[in-house]
Amino acid sequence: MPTEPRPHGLRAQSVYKALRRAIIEQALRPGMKLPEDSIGEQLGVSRTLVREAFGRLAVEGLVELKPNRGASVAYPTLEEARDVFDVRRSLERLVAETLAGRLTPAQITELEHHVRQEEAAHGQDGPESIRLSGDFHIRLAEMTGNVLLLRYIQELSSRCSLVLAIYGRPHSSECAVSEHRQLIEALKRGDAKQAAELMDHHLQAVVTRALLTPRAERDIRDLLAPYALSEGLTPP
Amino acid sequence: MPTEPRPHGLRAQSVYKALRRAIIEQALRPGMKLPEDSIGEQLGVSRTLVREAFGRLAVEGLVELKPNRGASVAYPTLEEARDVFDVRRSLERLVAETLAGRLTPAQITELEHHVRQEEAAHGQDGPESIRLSGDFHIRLAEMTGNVLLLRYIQELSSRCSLVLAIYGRPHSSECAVSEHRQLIEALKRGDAKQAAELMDHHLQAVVTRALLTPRAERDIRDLLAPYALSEGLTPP
DNA sequence: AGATATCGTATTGTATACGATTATCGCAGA
DNA sequence: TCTGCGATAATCGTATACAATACGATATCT
Repeated sequence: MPTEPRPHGLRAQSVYKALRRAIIEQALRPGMKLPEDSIGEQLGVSRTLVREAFGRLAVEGLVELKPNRGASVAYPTLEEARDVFDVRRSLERLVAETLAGRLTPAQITELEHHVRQEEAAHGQDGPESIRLSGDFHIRLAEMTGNVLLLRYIQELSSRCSLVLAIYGRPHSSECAVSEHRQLIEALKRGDAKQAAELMDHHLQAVVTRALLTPRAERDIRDLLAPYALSEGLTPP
Repeated sequence: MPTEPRPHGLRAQSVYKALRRAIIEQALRPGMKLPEDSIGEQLGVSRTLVREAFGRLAVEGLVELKPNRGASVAYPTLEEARDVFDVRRSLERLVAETLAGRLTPAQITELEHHVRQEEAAHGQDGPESIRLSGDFHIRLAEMTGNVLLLRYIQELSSRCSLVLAIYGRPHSSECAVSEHRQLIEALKRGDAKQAAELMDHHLQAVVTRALLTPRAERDIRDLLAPYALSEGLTPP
């Protein structure tokens, strides 16, 4: 059962999905302005639908809406980034606990297949590699059967993409495949505690690998950004 | 810092908040149809704004949107109810862990004050008593400083209101004050593990107290609902 | 020259209009 | 009486129109 389709009409749904993908795949970079007119023109729909999509995306934290000043791709602060990862760790832990010892053979097969794909795509890091390692977590969430949990994980995953687009190092493949393997083993064994711990450390590792170490020059921008903004300057 | 105001304009925001409150306080009961025209008329705005509000409320799970068939107040199934409580327990656990040993004296004072209020309102169960015991959890979430966590807890809290409106026994005061007291004590001691456990059991208790025991006749409807729906019938 | 006021333009906020889809009701026929 | 069908009404999906606001440029004053 897929996550419920949110926007009202079918066409509105399309706009929503298009924008969502564009943001996640960084065609629209964080902070970029999103004028209703041009977007609608580009997509061949009226402002009405664009606005509707903006609303959804705003709730999901992918765009920011400032009254009378329009929408822009969200530019999460480092604090918000931390918040996202904290919440995500908590929920992914729930995923692991829920799944431990409850995976069907078919599901195990699928997960192992997925990991093999990740391994194959390890060297090349087009958008493919990134997407795959994200997908692994989405799949796990799906398997819990908890639709709400799935929705939250998806949302958090999207936001993580944003965060990495801003603060991440360029070619970090985000998830270590070996950690995924270990996790699957723990889930198979039904060791809930171990699985939860592995998941926790795994996500912690993702943060340090992708985010914390190499932010030398970025850091300057990020630390400076608040001051720039408070002076009315607009950092690129 | 309040949770970011979501809808586009100021007026749209008002509509959103009005509907949200109406649903949470059960002026609009679960399953009730929400025609855009009449709602807009009632609130003195056009369908445009009503639709915008619906969009937000749908993402938060308070209304359901069926294409070409309009909006209605969400009527969560028992499964979805379980999902909500599972996720909530996980996140409230995070709240407890985050807060343990980190509460300022002022915050402790505020929480204790809050609990005293709950005690005072214990006998009478107007909307006041219900709201208070929900507020306690919101306050805790606020104190974490994690804005995203706060938003999620608020959302989950709202959905819990819906669930209780459907499946809850009429006059359950939802939260036991004594459990709130114990939790505060653990937080003061900085005993994260204990606090998390207390929170977990507390929420578990809420479920059993308010939800599981007295569902005799309701049960029938709930068990039958899937079959009814799968045949295209719409239970009232 | 510098600061301030004013106007113009671009963009957003909201309402309305119109075609498309779905629900409701009455009626004919079994 | 019950079922099937068509017309009408109600409601939704989307586009457009108009009003309100914000930003930038020019002009004016000191």
